[in-house]
Amino acid sequence: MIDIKFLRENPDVVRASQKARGEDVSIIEKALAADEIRKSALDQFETLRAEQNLLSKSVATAKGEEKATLLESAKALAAKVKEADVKRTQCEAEAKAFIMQISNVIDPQAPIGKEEDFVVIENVGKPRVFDFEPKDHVELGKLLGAIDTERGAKVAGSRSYYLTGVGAMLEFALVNYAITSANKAGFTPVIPPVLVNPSAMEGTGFLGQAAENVYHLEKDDVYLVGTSEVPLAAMHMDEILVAEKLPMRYAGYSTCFRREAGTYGKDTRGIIRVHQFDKVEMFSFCHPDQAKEEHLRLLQWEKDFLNAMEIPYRVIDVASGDLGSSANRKFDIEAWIPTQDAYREVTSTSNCTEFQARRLNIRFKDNDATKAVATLNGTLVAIPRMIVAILENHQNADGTVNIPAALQPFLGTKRFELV
RNA sequence: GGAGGGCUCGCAUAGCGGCCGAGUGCACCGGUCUUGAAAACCGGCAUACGAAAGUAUCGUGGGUUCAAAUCCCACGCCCUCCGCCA
Repeated sequence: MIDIKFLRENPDVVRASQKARGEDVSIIEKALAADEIRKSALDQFETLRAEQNLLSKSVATAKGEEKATLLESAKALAAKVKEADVKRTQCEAEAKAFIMQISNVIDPQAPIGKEEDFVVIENVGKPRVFDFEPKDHVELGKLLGAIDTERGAKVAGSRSYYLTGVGAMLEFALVNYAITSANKAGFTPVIPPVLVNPSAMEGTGFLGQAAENVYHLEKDDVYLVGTSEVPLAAMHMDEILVAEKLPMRYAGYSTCFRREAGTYGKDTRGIIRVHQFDKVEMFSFCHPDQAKEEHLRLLQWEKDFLNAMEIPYRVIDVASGDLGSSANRKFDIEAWIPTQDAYREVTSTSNCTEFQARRLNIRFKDNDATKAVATLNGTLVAIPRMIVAILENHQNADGTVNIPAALQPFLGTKRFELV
């Protein structure tokens, strides 16, 4: 949710932001108009209410005939108050509905444009040149006894898979390495709930445009989270954080569930795009003035991870049209996937400034004022895509796979052998 | 799933339908006193919107009433017991 005051004072900035995102610009006039109506309805209600409170008090002390007369006018006033109250509630809901549709104001440094208009910030490492025909991760997964997509489909449908043997071991190693390094860096490790209530889902902004991608269990009215960003962000919902403790950093490990509606043709092979996967997510609550620096720090931790995995990658500055509605800037890291001859997204970090915290009502005391904190999130490791990157980049001609040095202590071996 | 009990300002509690935005104790902050501290004493101490007046908030939502922390209903959460269960 954007700051209504900011909107009132800087409608042009918000308008430009909406335009850059390719989103509805007219919503701004609607929101402002609705807000005016809201204010006057509120004012009317409050004036009437004040009158009623006063009158009610005089009823209490009045006696006999006087009381009867007062009661009569009080009754009439009560009806008017009720009417004004209904109207106020209505106007508030309408104003809020418009305001909620406005996305976060983009960072002026974010590239303007559509999905393909991202800017490459840097390339790290060089795509490996193979002196043999590299196999894709599905084939390697079979040879190593690591990934079984066929049985996954049999048991759970498309976009499902089993990680078996070294595949499962690799997940544990990745999670271990990620959590251990995050813990060292000062993150509090968290295993959050993945089944959350509507207010958590709503507050984090996943019931907007992203709604069709979340699983909803109707019978119990709970949602399966698509990322631990949801329970991590909602963790401090309705709280006032201690300023001295900021930034508060959490590393959440959880399973993520995604319906992947509308992606029928995309990435149907392998485990690049699946309905369920595990992920270690970084989440930070910080002072709004610190958000930009914090964002770069999250990016650095992501890079550190990729470097440790010895995988070539590039960092992109995501274009305005491809930002989530809560983010004002987003950096993606794309790992080189040899058999696709392309860089593919493996991690992503977003600066949500105060946008998400405002919705979730997460604040801190800044001197005397109570203000919304800034929230930021970033992937440390999303398991399946990392497995894809590792298997494909570190494969040998015979289908065995070399294990990056950083993971060796967790696996007790230097190479995955054929089964 | 069944039967009870409870949800009030950081914590613990008080609260008669109007005098309750709400008392008390503890904690906390400022001061007096003290060489310093403790104790004692004095003062302060919820949030949001608003320039202010004011309005709203006693788990949440509805209802009754001129008037609701207080009465009624629904829901949520916590606790105890029974059943089931990793």
